[in-house]
Amino acid sequence: METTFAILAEPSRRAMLQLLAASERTVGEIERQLDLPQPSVSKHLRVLREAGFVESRVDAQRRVYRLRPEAFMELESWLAPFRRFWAAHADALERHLERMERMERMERTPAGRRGRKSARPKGRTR
Amino acid sequence: METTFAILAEPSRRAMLQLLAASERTVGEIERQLDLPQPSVSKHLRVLREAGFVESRVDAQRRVYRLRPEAFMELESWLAPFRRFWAAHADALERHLERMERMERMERTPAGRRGRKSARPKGRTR
DNA sequence: CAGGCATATACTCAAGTGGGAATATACGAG
DNA sequence: CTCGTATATTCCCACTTGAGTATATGCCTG
Repeated sequence: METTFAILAEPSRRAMLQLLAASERTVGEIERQLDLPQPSVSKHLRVLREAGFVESRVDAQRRVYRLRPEAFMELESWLAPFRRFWAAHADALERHLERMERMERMERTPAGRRGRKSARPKGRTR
Repeated sequence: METTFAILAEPSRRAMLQLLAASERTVGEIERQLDLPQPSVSKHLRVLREAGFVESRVDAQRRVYRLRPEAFMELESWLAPFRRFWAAHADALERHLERMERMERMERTPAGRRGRKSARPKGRTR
């Protein structure tokens, strides 16, 4: 596992993050609240920790885990370009620019293509 | 594969979405621009399509793929609760509320625990 | 110092999944 | 009808990863 998204692909891990979003928690608390085997919790926490989503503080024999907002920034910034999308969805200007971009791309398109245009009903098809 | 996050865990799929964020594209265009084998492109597009991230329109033998903003909403809404976090990070009130929440939780905590109290400035992680 | 709790790690195993190659299907052109 | 192009699908394999079980480590209490 590596990327931010791969890490969040795990349902248990997402659940843990949501728990921690409310407040910091010890491993045992997470274990009970999510009803997961303790080794699982530790393992997932390790992944989250190494990815920078959480950090842990030692309190005697317990480890108190807490959220680290920074890691979420990556998600946020990845999502940003798409946000422009559902905002200006029915925007005519958008459509126009998009069309321009597409035509421009077709200009420098590879070899023997081009000429797919219109005029569908020519001879008999099927 | 199932969940939104699992789908975005794939680098190629994210790349494809970013391409489509700029404008709609045919399979062949994606294939060339990302330099991926055609079967891979089709397979990933299928996953994205079935998950509602994209939709396809038929243009003769080509399929033109286009983004579908709705699917991103889920991401957006999952991320929302955490946004409150990096916004009010150094906020004292937050800290206070958090502490209260934690103490309250300790009240109704299971059996033989309790009695971890004072300042124990121990180690950190990371 | 012994015993117990809280957490982490090691190991094995089965399942999901991406990649590659080959092939199938759909359509348009001559 | 036949060929070439565009895309989808199938099959197989290697690899990653989460679950489960057992065990190790650290720290507190009596």
